[in-house]
Amino acid sequence: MEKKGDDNCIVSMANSTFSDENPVASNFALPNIFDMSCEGDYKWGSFGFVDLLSAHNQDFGGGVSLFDSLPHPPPINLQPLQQQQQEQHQHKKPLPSPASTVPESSEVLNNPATPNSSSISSSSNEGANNEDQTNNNNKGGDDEEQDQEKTKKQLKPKKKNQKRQREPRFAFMTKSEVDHLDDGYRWRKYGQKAVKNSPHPRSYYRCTSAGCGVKKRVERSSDDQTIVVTTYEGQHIHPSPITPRGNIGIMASDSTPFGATSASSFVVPQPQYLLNQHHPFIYTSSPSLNITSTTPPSTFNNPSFSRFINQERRISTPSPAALLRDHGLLQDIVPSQMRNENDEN
DNA sequence: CGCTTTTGACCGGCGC
DNA sequence: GCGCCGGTCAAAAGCG
Repeated sequence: MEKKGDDNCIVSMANSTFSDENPVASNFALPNIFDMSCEGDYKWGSFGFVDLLSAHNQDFGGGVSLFDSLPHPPPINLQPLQQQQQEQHQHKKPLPSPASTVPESSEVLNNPATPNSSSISSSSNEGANNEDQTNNNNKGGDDEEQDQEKTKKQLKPKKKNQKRQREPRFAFMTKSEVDHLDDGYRWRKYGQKAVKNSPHPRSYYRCTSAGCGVKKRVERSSDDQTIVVTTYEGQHIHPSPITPRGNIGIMASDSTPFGATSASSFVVPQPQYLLNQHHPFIYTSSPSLNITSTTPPSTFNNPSFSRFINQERRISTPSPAALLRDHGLLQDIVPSQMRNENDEN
């Protein structure tokens, strides 16, 4: 089954040598990490990251999270983009024209959480919380049907003619023995599904904080069982219950409870506005961490993500080829075309 | 006892 | 319309 709309324009990872003395600078200077194309004929050529480095490196030395220093996406630009993506999504047919620069993709390309200015924040979180109640109230159950209803799972009827809105998502891969990584937030597992072509199930987690609809999916690569693909959806509306924001991030502190080793690589979806601006982000916080990020910078303001990275940065870097062979969630992240190209190489 | 995990069933989206 | 699949629900079980 062809994956619908989760494709994204990423992914390659940098395996580079780093300098312990100046990890940030050395890592941000990585050239030519991306060399791939996306659906919609959007080409990613070779990028130099010196500009990025010069723009943000200044902030990395003061105990501030790397991600805190990143620019925020211009929301005004997101609106038309998201509408465009929505329209394409609703038409279901991918645009055949190569002239389109908008990949069919996109949830991962980060549909903003707020399609309309009137539906902002957690209240619009795809009904994971409040909407459940209202929908249940709208059920209007007949008594005679209630017995049958009870035999079934009383699931919420989703509003028809209302496309489910996805939160912006970002994913990254880590090499870890631990499936569910402690990122500073409390998560409750609400589901687990077998992944096609993979012996490893996919787990679904939800943030336990009231009103916070952030979700997280965790699965392992089918080919490399040591690789964990973690996908976050949404943004927390509260600070990390474990670590206050500002003292976390990917600075050199080494408080992770996990005894991982070596480096870790993260592959994060590329938002369209970044694609259009030809500003891919490659974040590397330490000599051992490569973050190949294509996610909106706002994502990296997420303490959860920062903490996660801080925690995982000692994990060894898997080969890009191995990562790209994944058949599970990776399909959400990497366009099939891209995967094929990668396999051929 | 309260919270979390497990797990089978269900729903909606999508391709054919 | 049908079937597959991803995502979610919620009761039951597990755990501290």
